[in-house]
Amino acid sequence: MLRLTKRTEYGLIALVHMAELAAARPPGAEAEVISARAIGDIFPVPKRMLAEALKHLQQGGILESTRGVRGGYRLSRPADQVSLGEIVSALEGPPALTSCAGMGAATSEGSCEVEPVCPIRSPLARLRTGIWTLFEGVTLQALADRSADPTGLFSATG
Amino acid sequence: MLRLTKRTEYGLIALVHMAELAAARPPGAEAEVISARAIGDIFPVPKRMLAEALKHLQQGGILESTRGVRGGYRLSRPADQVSLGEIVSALEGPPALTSCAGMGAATSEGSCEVEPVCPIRSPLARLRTGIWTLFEGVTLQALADRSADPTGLFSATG
DNA sequence: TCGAAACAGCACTATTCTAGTGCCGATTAA
DNA sequence: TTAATCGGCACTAGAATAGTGCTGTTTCGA
Repeated sequence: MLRLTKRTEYGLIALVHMAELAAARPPGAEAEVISARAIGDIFPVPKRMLAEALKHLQQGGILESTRGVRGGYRLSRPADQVSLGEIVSALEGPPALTSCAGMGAATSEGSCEVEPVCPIRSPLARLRTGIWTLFEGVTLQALADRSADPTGLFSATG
Repeated sequence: MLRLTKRTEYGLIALVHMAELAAARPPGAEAEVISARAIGDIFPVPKRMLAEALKHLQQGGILESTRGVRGGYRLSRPADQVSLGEIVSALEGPPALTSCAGMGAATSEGSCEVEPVCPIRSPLARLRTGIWTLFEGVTLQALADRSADPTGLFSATG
């Protein structure tokens, strides 16, 4: 039901935490790495799952990893240059909304039987784009700023 | 991964079909009912699942049902007065986005361990509202109008 | 009155997805 | 050399999804 996975949830928690750490640092200071263990000690989440999420974020280019004893992760870019779309995409792959209406315009495999006469392919594809646009417009910075409206949809009224 | 269920997919197909039938009728004419079997004959979807979806839509007040031999379903309201939010809500319940950040502000049960220190509860709740606002803004009429942009996000530019 | 068409409700199975865990290897600072 | 840490593979258990079966109820029409 339009739900994010736990892995995404844990990844977001870690990212927001890193963004908050970054916000507390003096400007220009290099971001120190933080280990998966350290994050897991702060938040009561399964450490193993958290590590899984962090790994995906590293593979998605959102985090940089350092191995070895004093190793860990840090943001590869400032928080205001990381979109929620990127994050979700890294953690659970590009969104589909339906099985047939993926990112690619054409059906890759002969998966959908309805496709030749499907009346909702095109509308749902555009809807997916709309949701994705919403996600792309939300930055990690906005997520970390707890008092603000991350979507920007309601900022006009207050 | 932010995916709609098949049941929702089938329900949407049926609804869009009904909306297209309605659009082809002379204005003011009463909508005739169409049976689940008839819809299933048009689109190659599992008839049983389709019937399930239609039943949910009836329970959600979006469709009216008539039983008996010449029975079937029809829209209980004009297509431009039915929102996608209603439809999805009827077919798969209110959206949650995460397990803890449901519609209700407070956690109903002691479900989420992270909640006391969770840095993403509030941002995700607002994000969910944003998605829902998007869904509420899309009408069945807009979905049935294949050439148009159902979200309205891109209509300004053309 | 009877039968067929159609909705309504319950229960069941199989498959897929999700959540979580275990283990071992590679890397690196101390 | 040791311990901390990331990295990758595989595995289990539980939940959700997809789909089917069966029976009951309503209603039209012969």
